[in-house]
Amino acid sequence: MNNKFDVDQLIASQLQAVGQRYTSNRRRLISILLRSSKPLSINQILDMDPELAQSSAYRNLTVLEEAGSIARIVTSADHARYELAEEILEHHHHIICSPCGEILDFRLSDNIEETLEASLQEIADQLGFTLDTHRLDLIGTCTLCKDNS
Amino acid sequence: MNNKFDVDQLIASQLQAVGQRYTSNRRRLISILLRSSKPLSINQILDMDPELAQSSAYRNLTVLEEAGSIARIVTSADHARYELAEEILEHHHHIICSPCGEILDFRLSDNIEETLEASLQEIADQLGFTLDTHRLDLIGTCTLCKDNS
DNA sequence: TTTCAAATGAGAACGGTTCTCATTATTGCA
DNA sequence: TGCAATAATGAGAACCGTTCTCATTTGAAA
Repeated sequence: MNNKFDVDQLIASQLQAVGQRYTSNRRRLISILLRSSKPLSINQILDMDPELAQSSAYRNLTVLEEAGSIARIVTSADHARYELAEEILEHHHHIICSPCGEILDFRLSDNIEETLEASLQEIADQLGFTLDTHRLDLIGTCTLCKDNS
Repeated sequence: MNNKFDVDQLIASQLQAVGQRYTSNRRRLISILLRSSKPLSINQILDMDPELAQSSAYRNLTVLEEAGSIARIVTSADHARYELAEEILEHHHHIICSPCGEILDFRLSDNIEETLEASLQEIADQLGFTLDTHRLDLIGTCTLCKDNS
């Protein structure tokens, strides 16, 4: 899932599956997220494309999230952040700078990830949960914020 | 850290360290969290002690969080949830029911937790982050919500 | 007691997000 | 093509969880 054409195909079908169109505003949002290497806040998204209306951006991000094309990341920071879904980006985790809210992606080595997932599945079974996914966040301070403090 | 007296001692000193008093309202909040086996939303807290004023509860939860006595858990659910800090409850993780927002605590086996932490520390070092903590959440559906759907 | 800073609580204000609704685009169909 | 019919859009209002304000109360220290 690494070229724009494949991604567009996938998202078109994901939207169609929930009865939604792949409109130009939605393409613009996806294009912005595709160009970013990290999750973006609504303000970062609007800054990257000032033609986008805030209300429509929010609505379309919600539609894209419901279609399973993007993921919303909620932290204790002011704004939520958005990125392409794991189906597109592959499974990964987040490292969050608590002073500035910046989020970077990272991946665990395959064998640690697998060991962890087996253990998590077992725990979910014991608690009677049906598991959708898991998320692993590192919380800390990035270089930039460290220097400015 | 399993009897109320020790917990009160610790919290008193945590509050003192940030120049705050361990007042009766703050004791009531701690008492509620101590009695709960899972993180509570503000409404659940107010229901458990109707004498508490909402605004004071919010303010005191913030003070207790700043003192390091409790943790605020933000999810995509409407309300944040609160629980005693890891210094009191010991390090653990959360399993979250996305339909109803309910959160339960769980622990990983020591060796998986240790392997994971070593790996995470390495990743943080590579990205230039100073690590405060990590959090691991399982997202799924609890038995109750499964039955009602 | 007296003093004085800190805590309290009712309600107002804040702000990120969602909703409303009149307008504009798009699709399906003849 | 042209014409409904339906969906998407965007500006601004509304929503609602949380934070702030400020007059009052509490509690610690002496």
